[in-house]
Amino acid sequence: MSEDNGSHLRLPDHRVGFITSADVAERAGVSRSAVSRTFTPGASVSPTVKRKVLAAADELGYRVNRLARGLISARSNLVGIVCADLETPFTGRLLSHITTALSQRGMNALVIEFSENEEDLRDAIIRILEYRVESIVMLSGSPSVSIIRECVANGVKPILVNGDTTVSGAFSVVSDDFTGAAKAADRLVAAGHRHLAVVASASSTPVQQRRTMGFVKRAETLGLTATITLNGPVSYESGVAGAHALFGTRLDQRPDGVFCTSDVLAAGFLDALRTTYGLQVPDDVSVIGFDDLPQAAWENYRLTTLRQNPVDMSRAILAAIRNIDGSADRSVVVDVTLVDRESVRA
Amino acid sequence: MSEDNGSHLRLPDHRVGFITSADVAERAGVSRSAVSRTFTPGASVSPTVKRKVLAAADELGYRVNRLARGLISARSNLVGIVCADLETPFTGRLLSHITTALSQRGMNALVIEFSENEEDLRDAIIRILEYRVESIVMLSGSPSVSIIRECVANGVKPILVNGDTTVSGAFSVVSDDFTGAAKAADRLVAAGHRHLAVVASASSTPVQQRRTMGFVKRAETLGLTATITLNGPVSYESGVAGAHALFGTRLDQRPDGVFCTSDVLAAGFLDALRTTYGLQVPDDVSVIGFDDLPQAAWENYRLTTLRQNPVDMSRAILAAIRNIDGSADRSVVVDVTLVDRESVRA
DNA sequence: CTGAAAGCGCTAACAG
DNA sequence: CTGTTAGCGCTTTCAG
Repeated sequence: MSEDNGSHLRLPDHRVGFITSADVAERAGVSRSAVSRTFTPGASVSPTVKRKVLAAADELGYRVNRLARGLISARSNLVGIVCADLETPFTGRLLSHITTALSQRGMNALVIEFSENEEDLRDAIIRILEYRVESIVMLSGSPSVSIIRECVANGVKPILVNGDTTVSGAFSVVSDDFTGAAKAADRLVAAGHRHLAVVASASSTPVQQRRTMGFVKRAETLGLTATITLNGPVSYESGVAGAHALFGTRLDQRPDGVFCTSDVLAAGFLDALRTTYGLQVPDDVSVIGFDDLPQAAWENYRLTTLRQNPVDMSRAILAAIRNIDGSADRSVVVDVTLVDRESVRA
Repeated sequence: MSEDNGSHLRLPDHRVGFITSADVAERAGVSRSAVSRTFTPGASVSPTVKRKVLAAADELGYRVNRLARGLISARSNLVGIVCADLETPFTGRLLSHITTALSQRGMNALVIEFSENEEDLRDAIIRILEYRVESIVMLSGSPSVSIIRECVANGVKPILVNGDTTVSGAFSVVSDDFTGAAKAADRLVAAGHRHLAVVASASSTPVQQRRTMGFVKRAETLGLTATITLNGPVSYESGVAGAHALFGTRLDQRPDGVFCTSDVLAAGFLDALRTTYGLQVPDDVSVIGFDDLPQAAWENYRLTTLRQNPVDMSRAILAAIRNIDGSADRSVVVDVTLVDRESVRA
């Protein structure tokens, strides 16, 4: 509140920088321990001392140094988050939810991005480890076993988000891609479609695989076969490519019910269908996406899609962080819900 | 490389956790200083000692504790990044570039999100300050003078990105919104449009204001008047609302050249134009957006827009971070380029 | 409830 | 080039 009006009561010698607990202690006429206790939730300090300390701290503009606190308590209150593709819509959203949730619990996110190759991931992890993070959340990439071991050796059990669920030594939080994709198949079949196809990315990430297989398997149990087309990264352009792959050739083999493993793919796919092939959605072809990105709700797409639930996911991630000492592997599968819009025939 | 095969040479008593430099020193048969020097770039160690230390460190899985290092050197190598809207496409992209650039310089990003109110921002800043960050980058929100003073008092000069350029006490990195918007006006007028309008968000952020005014002023100097419509937050829906505001009423007052202060706005605007009013772009109306989000390039929009350059921006931000001791305020304005697609009449 | 003292893991200043 | 000696700012026994 009060202005720091130059009356610095002896700043430590030549230093200009931060105010320390010693400064506050001196000003308040108490010991450093008293200051420490005042700022340690649940410590026992008399109201009188507390008040004096708080006043002095306020006047001086004192701020606990978390680095020092972390040094002694071995709790940095830092959580490392590594991801390869911050720009990816869903990753951004998830990160947003996680940082907010972390904040509410007094923790902070140390975010590192890496460029999707093993060596880079390793560097990122190591740097994060140097800050003695409480845990590491991997929002993308499939860390090798050696990297996971490295984390564990350093006392932090990694949390894999939408990663490979079969890896052991790590917590795992995933959306229920498999069931979600199956729902897509059901929906398409219920709408009367028999010529099924899936447009997926060629980057065979665990997510892509689960979604693709979830759809195909379900189609199989319904006695149907689904054509699969794999194109580039998860991008709009790959969706366009998927349309060409499926509709560019023999007219008699065209599918009428298509599942795209991501909304971005679906957007490209849909646009190409209209622009290049003059096809209407859902009149000529029904399309279902995955993720429920903001764009799925846009007028131009009105895409029926499977919604990943970032709120539940971040909740699960935070639960994993708190529970980090639980020695057993733990795997949380978060439900995915079908949101009906207008890209599937009624 | 080597497996940690249980031959721990005396781990500090009862502790199970991290390996310390003392452990390494003992194992390598040297002093702790030697270990420290080995891991300090540019320190003088003999190759022999270095090799021994490295070997021991590797066997033990030693990792420098940055918390402790930061404590003494007063350099945490941490940069705080606060933002309100990680989900916003451009913010995500910018964050991505910044974290990557930071990484390359051995620094790390402490990311905090806040919910756009003053009190929240303040809390975020304070938490970040507790980690003794080297500087604070504000990707959104317009911090009050008191908050900036708070930062400065704690020895970190904040870097405002796309914020209010008139605020003093902070570095400023902004896209050249004003000139960009003027370019939009020029482009529209060159295409023969005389009935100009701008669709902006009602959230009167500095960015929105600069873009709106840049367009209006330029129109004025060209002897034209531009209608302004302000609608909600920067969102797709607000773009739709903008279309209704402009085209829902008197037919004789409809603009034929519209500038949307963001691509998201433009997307909604454009879709509504087609869907609700049966208008063609650019045949009936020309539209220009801002930001050059990925969606602007999508088939369905092919939006002519002003590109914000995240690479140059992050470069400027990093320069500001390094130069943090330069006492004078500094303001960097990053160029914005018009990218021509097909939403403006030829 | 409070202060004194010890020490978290590291680096830096100082002799050798 | 190397080891010894002091702390960085904080928390935490341990006495009182």
